[in-house]
Amino acid sequence: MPSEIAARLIPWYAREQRDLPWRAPGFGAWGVLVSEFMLQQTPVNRVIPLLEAWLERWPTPTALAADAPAEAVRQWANLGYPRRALWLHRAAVEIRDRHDGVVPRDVDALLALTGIGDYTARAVATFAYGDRHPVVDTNTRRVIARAVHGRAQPGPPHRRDLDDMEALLPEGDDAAAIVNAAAMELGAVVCVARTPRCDVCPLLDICAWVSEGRPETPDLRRRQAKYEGSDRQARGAVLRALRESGSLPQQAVIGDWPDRLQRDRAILSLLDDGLIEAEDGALHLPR
DNA sequence: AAACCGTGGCC
DNA sequence: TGGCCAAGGTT
Repeated sequence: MPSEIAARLIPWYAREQRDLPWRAPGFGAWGVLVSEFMLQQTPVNRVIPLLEAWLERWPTPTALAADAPAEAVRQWANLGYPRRALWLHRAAVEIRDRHDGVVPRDVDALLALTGIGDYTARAVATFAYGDRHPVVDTNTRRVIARAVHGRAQPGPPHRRDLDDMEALLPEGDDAAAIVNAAAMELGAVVCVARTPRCDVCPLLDICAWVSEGRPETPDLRRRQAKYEGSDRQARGAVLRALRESGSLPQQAVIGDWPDRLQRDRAILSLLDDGLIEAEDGALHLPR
């Protein structure tokens, strides 16, 4: 018995879905996988141009695995969270070595790849291969928090989020994939975080939050740390310098950074992550 | 399991 | 202006 929510989402999605590259028929599991890496905590509009350049350069996992990690980190450009570039390269090597160069379909096999967690594994299995799994991202969690639980905002991510989504899925694989995508889409364009567009929401008259008068609920989400002046900002500056220069003497890397200790901390943590390497007193991207 | 990890746009 | 937010994952 399909949920009422699914029954509303399916026709709405057929009508309103955005035309995004990874939704094109035949986009392929590798394309979907790369898109999901890039979309982790990064807005759609910033991903699209970089995704297309990436897939043009590396049309298969094996092609990426044949290049040095440095190339992946450089191609990642300013997408942010550059560890994702390194992890995507590692995943490509793992796919080549453990799966004959074919992106796995099995959720547990996907979860075993570097940089892939609960969301990305199920997104690939569902959207690239059409299998039936609950796919839960931040948009879906917000839609469920409001429409099902009557809360203004979701709590911190939890494993029971998967059960909440499972309860909304129709039986058939294809319909289940559509409902997963539709819940994400609704959260992305209608049931947005700050000012939800309830006037155009297909769930308006069955939404628990709306029916309870849109109560304010305690916001249990953790606040994001300030970026200005942070170690992350220093790491970003170091990496940008090395992306642009290839290799630099260690003292020359952001040599004018105001906080000397912070600069050294950034370099050490980047070395520790494998995002940079040291050789003969110079730093460079990982070969 | 709480903290950490980039970057840019928006109001 | 500055805090919020963005298709998360790892340790």
